Amino acid sequence: MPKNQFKRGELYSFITGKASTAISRRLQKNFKQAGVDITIEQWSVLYHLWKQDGLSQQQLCDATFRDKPSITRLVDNLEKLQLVTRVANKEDRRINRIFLTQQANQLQDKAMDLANQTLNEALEGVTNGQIEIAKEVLQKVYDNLANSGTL
Amino acid sequence: MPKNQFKRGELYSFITGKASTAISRRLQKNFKQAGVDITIEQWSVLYHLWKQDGLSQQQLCDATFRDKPSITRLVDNLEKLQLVTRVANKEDRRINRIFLTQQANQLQDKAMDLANQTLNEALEGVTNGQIEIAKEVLQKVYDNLANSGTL
DNA sequence: TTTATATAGTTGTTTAAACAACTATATGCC
DNA sequence: GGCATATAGTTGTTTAAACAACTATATAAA
Repeated sequence: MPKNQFKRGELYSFITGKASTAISRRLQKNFKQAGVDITIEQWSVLYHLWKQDGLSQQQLCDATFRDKPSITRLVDNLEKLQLVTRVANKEDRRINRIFLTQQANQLQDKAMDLANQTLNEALEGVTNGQIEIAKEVLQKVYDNLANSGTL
Repeated sequence: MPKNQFKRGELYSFITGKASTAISRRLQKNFKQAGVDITIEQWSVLYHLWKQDGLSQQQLCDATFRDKPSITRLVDNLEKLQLVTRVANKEDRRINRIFLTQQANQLQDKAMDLANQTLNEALEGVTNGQIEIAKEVLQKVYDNLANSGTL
C-alpha cells in the first residue's frame, strides 16, 4: 500500500498549521475586543493554572508543550502583569510553584467564554462526527511524533 | 441543536495546535539532521518560490499567511543566506520580485523529500479517509475565520 | 563523605510574529 | 496638473520560540 503521499498543496497547510494559526489570531482578536489584555501564550499558561493552581514550572512545560526557557519567560511576564506569583517550594528548593493572583482568577470566566466562543466561530458548519475524526487524527499525529525521539 | 461545545481538555489542543507544532519541530529536526540549515519559516517561503519563482513580497504574504513585516524580514534573512534575491520591478517600482538563487534550487529536492518524509512519520497509522476528513475540517476552520473580518 | 548524575530553573542569542507607524510609488478624480 | 487614496514595502517595539550554556539543588553511588 502506498504511503500517505501528500499532494503539494496539501502538504503545506498540514505542516504550517494554518487552521490553528487562524484560531489563535481570532482568539487574540476576541481577547482584545473584550478588553482582555493577555497574549494567547499567556492564556495557555493561565488555562492550566485555572484547572490546577500551584503547578511547577516543569509541570507547565509538560502541559503547554513548551520548553523551560519559554516557561521561565512567560512566568516572568505573567508576574510583571501581576497575574501569577512564583513561590519557592520548601521541600525541594529547586522547584517554583506558580500561583494565580486574585486578578487572574477574576479573568477566568471571561477568558474561558471567549475561548469557547472562538472555537464555535471556528467550527461553524462542522459536524460533531467530523470534529471527532479530526481530533483523532491530530492526536495520532501528536503521538506519532512525541513518542519517538525528542520533539 | 447544541453548539459545538468543547470539553475543557479538547479545547486546549485545538486552539494551540499541538499537532502542527509537533510537525514543525520534527521537520526542523529532520532538516538539521540532513544538514539543511534553514528554518521552517524560511522553508515555507522557499516552498512557494519553488512552485513559482519571482513572486512579489505581497504574493508571498498571501501564500504563506504572514503579514508584510514578517515577509520583509524573512526575505532579509534569505538574502543574507544567499538563497533569494530581491529584484525591483520596472513596471511598478513599489514591487520587489523575489527570485531563487542557484543554491536555493539545489536545496529543493532534498527539502521537499524531507517534508514528505516528515508528513509520513506524522501520519503513520492514519487512514486516507481520516486524513480527508481532517483536511476538510481544517480547511473549513480556516475559511470560517478568514472570511469574516481580518485575521 | 565526596563525587557523579539527574532535575529545576535561568540567561544569552538568533529568528520570527504581531502591531503600529512610516516611506515610496501608483491610480483615480477634480 | 494637483490632491486623495490605495498599494508595496520597511522600520521599531514587544512578545515568544528554539537551542545552547549555565547555576543551584537533590539523589545515588563509591
